Amino acid sequence: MDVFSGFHGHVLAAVQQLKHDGVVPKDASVQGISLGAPKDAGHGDLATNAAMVLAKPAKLPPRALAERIVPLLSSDPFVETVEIAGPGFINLTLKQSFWPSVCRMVLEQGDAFGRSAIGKGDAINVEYVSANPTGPMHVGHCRGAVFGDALANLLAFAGHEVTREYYVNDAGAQVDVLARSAFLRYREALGEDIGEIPEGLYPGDYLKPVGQNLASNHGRDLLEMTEAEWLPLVRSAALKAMLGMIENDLAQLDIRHDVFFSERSMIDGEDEVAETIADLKSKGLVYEGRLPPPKGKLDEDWEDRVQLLFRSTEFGDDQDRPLVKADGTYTYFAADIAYHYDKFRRGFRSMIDVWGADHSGHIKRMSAALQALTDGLAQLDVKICQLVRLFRAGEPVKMSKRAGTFVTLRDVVDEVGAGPVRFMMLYRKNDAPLDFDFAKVTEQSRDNPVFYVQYAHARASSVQRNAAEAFRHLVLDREHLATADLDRLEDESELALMRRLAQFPRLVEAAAEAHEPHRIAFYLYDLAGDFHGLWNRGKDLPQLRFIHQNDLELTRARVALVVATQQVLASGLGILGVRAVHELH
RNA sequence: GGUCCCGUAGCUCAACCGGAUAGAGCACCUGCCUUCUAAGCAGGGGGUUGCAGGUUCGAGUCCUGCCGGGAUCGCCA
Repeated sequence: MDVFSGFHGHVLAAVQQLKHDGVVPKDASVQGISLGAPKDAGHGDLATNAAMVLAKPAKLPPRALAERIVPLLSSDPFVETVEIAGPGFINLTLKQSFWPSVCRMVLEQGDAFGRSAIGKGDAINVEYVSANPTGPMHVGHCRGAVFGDALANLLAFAGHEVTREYYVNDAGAQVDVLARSAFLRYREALGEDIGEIPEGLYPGDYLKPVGQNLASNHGRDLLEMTEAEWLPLVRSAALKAMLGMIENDLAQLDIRHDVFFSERSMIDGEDEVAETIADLKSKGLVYEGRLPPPKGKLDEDWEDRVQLLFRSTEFGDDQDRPLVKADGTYTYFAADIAYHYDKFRRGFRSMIDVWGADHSGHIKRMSAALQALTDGLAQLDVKICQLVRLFRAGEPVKMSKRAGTFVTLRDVVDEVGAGPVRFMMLYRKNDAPLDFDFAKVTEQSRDNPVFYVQYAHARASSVQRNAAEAFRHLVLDREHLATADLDRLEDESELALMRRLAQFPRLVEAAAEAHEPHRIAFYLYDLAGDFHGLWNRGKDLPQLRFIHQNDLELTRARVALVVATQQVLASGLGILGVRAVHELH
């Protein structure tokens, strides 16, 4: 619930009145009319562009039209002044008494403050991580994992019914490689000297326990079988172990999925992929044809052949895309189409995929295929997370899978903690590259936003502890503090803080609609800044301190503001999936 | 060569479906510790938003073309 929605309603009502009076044509669109806090506080508390948007249809200069709107807005009991400024903005300055009412609203609503109904309970599917189940999560998976999880939180906070999903690529060639690698460890567990792991197999030690399990469950039986016989057994055991490991890794970051969707499940039994391709074929979007060789890089293995192609060029792709590989199995793309179609048939009209930058080329064709299959009923938004570059005290961290020097997700979490990792991953737009410096993330200064925001939350706890000590009978419950005389909060720093709190609900909605959780992180940083600023003004001006030994009512009002601020900090951190702390060390 | 992403202060980055004088942090300069946590606060300098056009009341944001960086282009997923 946006605390300003009432004012927005008044603006629209004023426009309606002008339509009724014949000043504005009845069919003029009110779509572009916005009402929000201007960047510059000097322009008042709220500004609307209504006069500029309607100037053209009304055939009046913006400022002249504004003259007609102003008197209609002045009647609001919370509006102090209405002014016309610049090219035709209408600026509202609210009565000072409005802001304490926002603070009271935060206290009364608690963690419901800022929640929104814009999602209308619509089912939305967020697919993220979906790393190949062939080993532990490495640091490269971190960003997408955190981003997807925070986005899911944000959408839930904004009133969507969110399903968190992981697509398990358990049908491709790489899981057969996994099985062969595990089989080698099985032989090792039986006492055989396997020597160096051959090129092309997974060398990691994490497969040793899988081999040991196979040995204790099957003894030497698997050795008697042909590869065609043991491979499905070993593959399924290895997959189960890998997925367990991945779930554990994700749990380190407080990430849990609702659904693990198996690619293989689509082709076991009924072939869902074939059905999907048939559907596309019936729409005339699949044909047998040839592709030109890839440009830019020389490929020795290239051979021209006829293959089954999806007509993605009809949707703006630069090339049609193959659905079946040379060996007759489906391409990743074909399976992915079927998978998204499956989501649609499970009732999702809104889907979000979180992909790494290396998948960006697939967006257009995937959207195209889904659009074709669902006749445009399903919406897919693909969020691309750019690369994370690791640094240690300014020096890039070099990683090599082969040399075993790649940094796992667990390494990072162990070193800096889940909260800081999550916050830093979100303190950047998803489509911009991100530098992650271990030294900076663990540093405790304003330069480190994680610390800065956590510090504000901890400080709020500290103030409450001190207040409780100063006043034995002070009740710190939110409900009780909401009854404090909040009109005594009248210093400019206090008003600034309350204005910031008032922005939260609107910010949540904007971030949710844009699918941009990073906005929450930046907001929290600003909010923390306002709070630290107020706290420190108490150093120069003792009358601004939160606790006044001889004035219980003033203390209650100030502490109420502290608690309200802490509530919003906690809500925002909750969306980011970062645990709020009450003390820093 | 095609497609996608990025280009904003010396550095790292923001900027709410196009809004007013483009904002933070770091670094630099000036103040503030017998004080509710100075791990902080207040203030100052610093900009042709890569370049050139276009759309309109209004463009960092949308469109076109260039320049620069990254990703990607059947038999990995």
